[in-house]
Parts: sequence; C-alpha cells; structure tokens
Amino acid sequence: MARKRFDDSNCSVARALNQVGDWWSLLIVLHAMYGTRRFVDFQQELGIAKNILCDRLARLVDNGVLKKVEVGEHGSRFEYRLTEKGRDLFPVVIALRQWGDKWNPAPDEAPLDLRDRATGQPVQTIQVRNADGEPITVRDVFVPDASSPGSKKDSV
Amino acid sequence: MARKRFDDSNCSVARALNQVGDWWSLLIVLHAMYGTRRFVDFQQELGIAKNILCDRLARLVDNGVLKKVEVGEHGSRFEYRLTEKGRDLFPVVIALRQWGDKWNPAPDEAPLDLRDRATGQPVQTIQVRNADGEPITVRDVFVPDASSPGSKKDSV
DNA sequence: TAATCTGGTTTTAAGATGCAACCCAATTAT
DNA sequence: ATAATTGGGTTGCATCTTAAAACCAGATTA
Repeated sequence: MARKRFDDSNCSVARALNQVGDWWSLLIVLHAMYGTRRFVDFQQELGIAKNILCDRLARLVDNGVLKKVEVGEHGSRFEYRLTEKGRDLFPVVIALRQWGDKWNPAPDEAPLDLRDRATGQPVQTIQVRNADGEPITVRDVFVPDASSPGSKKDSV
Repeated sequence: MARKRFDDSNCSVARALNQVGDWWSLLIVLHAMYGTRRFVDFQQELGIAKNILCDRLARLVDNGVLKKVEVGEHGSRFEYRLTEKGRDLFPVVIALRQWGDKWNPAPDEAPLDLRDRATGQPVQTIQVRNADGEPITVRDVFVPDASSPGSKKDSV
C-alpha cells in the first residue's frame, strides 16, 4: 500500500513533515545551509542515489523550500538554492542538531561549534520561551480551550 | 536495497534523523507530548497501521525516547511515556510547528495557540539566538576553522 | 460463559529505495 | 578536431518498507 501522506492533515506538524519529514529532505536542506548548491555536490556529500536526489530536489522545489536556478550561460547547469521558506527551517535544524549533540554525541568528535558572525561567540542553545523570555518545557504549556477559556488542558 | 541508515554518521543531525526522522516517529512523540500514552490511543489518533506503530514504538523505546511502563496490576497493559530525552524534543517539535503554521497554514483553521501555564501568555516564536540573545539567521553564523582560527567559513 | 479490549504478529499487495547502466548536452583535454 | 569528462538526469531491476486486514492470546467486562 502507498505510504500515507498528510497534506490535508489539520495538524501543522504533520503537514510540515509531509514536506521535509522524510529521511533525506532535511539533510538536503542542512547541506544547502552549509552552502551546497549543485546536484553533484549534494550527491557526493550525502551519498544519496541519483534518482532519489532528483525526486527530493524536485519535491523541495515544488514545496518552495528550494528554488532551481540556471547558471552557466548556455543552460543545462543548475543551482538549487534555499528560499526564505527553506532558510526559515534554520531553527528546526539547529534544534535537531543540539538534541543530537546532547543525546547521541559522537564518541570521538566534538559537537559542531556554531558561532555568530557579528560577535564571534557560540550561538545559544535553542529553547522554547514564554512571553517573558523564560525557557519553558512541555510541562509548562497548555492550549486554551476555546469553549471554556478557563480550562488548562495539557497539550502541544 | 534497504533504506540507508545514519547511525554512524559523523553528523549529529543525521544521527538524530535516524532516531526520529521517519514519517511517524515525530508524530508519535508529538502525541505523547499531548498526553497520549496508550497503544490504542496512538493508533486511533494517528490512523497508523498497528504493525508500523509496534515497530516505531519499539524503536523509540530502544532509542530511549519513550519508555514502556506496565500499568494495570496483572501485566499486559502498558503505557508509553516520554523520557527526558523524548521531552527534550520539545524545541524541535515547536520549531517544526511554527514553521508549518507560517508556511503551510491550514486554510480554515487558526494555528495552535500554545500558552505558558504560569503567565497564560502565548509562547514566543522559537529562534536561534547569539550570545547576546539577539535572533540570528543562517546567514549570520559560521563554524570556526580549527586549523586557522581566523577564517569565517559559512557553515551550519 | 460470552463478548470485548489491549497489544500485538502474520500475510499480502503496492510503494519506495539503492544500485548500476545508460543518455545527452556542455565543457575540457589532447 | 576529436576524445574524454562533467553535470544532471532517466530507466530497470532486486530488495525493503508500508498499509491494510485477518488473526491471536491474555485480561477485563457484561
């Protein structure tokens, strides 16, 4: 049977996963953030099969995460560049990286040291914050119930 | 051929995706954050096939994202609960939700209104911040080159 | 005691993936 | 000028994964 798709889910996380939630797409976006733009470079850096890479790039372009740009005057050379939508995945990628560094550290390697160009200092650990800027956890949040505004149901 | 796995990748994002990067795993974690704990509830809420749910729950337990807890005195009733590692995916899920709400809003539905229990105010949009707490984008960061500390290569 | 609930496993058909081979236009080397 | 290489694909095939439905066994409920 076909893989299930969530295009029409009423959950925005499911819809997001529909666009970048497969094994390769987020890694492609990550490498695009690294600066990779060419088909062959993605292929070599990721070790992905060419047909799969074609499919994923096309899907990411369809979804507006990447745009395909002709380079080299005579056509037939392309670059895949992040759109604003694609660059906006930065917090997702960083959150995932920090989670991975914390919980599955490479035994022999230091976690990636990512720094701010302006200050030269490492970036902060990404966190969910309340209106006052205080970091909060999943236990600190609720979804106000539209029908009875007083209730504080546990939810994400 | 089998799907490629990234257990041993030297990229922590790849290793993270290996644990929660398939179509269902993050949705299971999301629903666990909602409060879902029982097999049947996951199954009904997600509309996932039972064999796939079995497999994913087992994998999440193996990876330490969930723990399987016997409830009901005589065994054979279980709950799947988030571990600290699992709860620590909160920023990832929120970042993904906010990205989805921004770029693929449901046509007819308001985005999820997530609030802080203590203040009753909506949570902030999650962002990558530099050491001074200023939000930064992918263009503002670099990875210091260990061999020549002065260089500012563009990287994530 | 019968029916139902819970948490699975098995079977089957259809999709998705990885790999290698092939293709063709543009570029580079000889 | 011709040959070899590069870039960006497509095609076919074998294998793996998935969805759906049937089935199952131990508890619980009627």
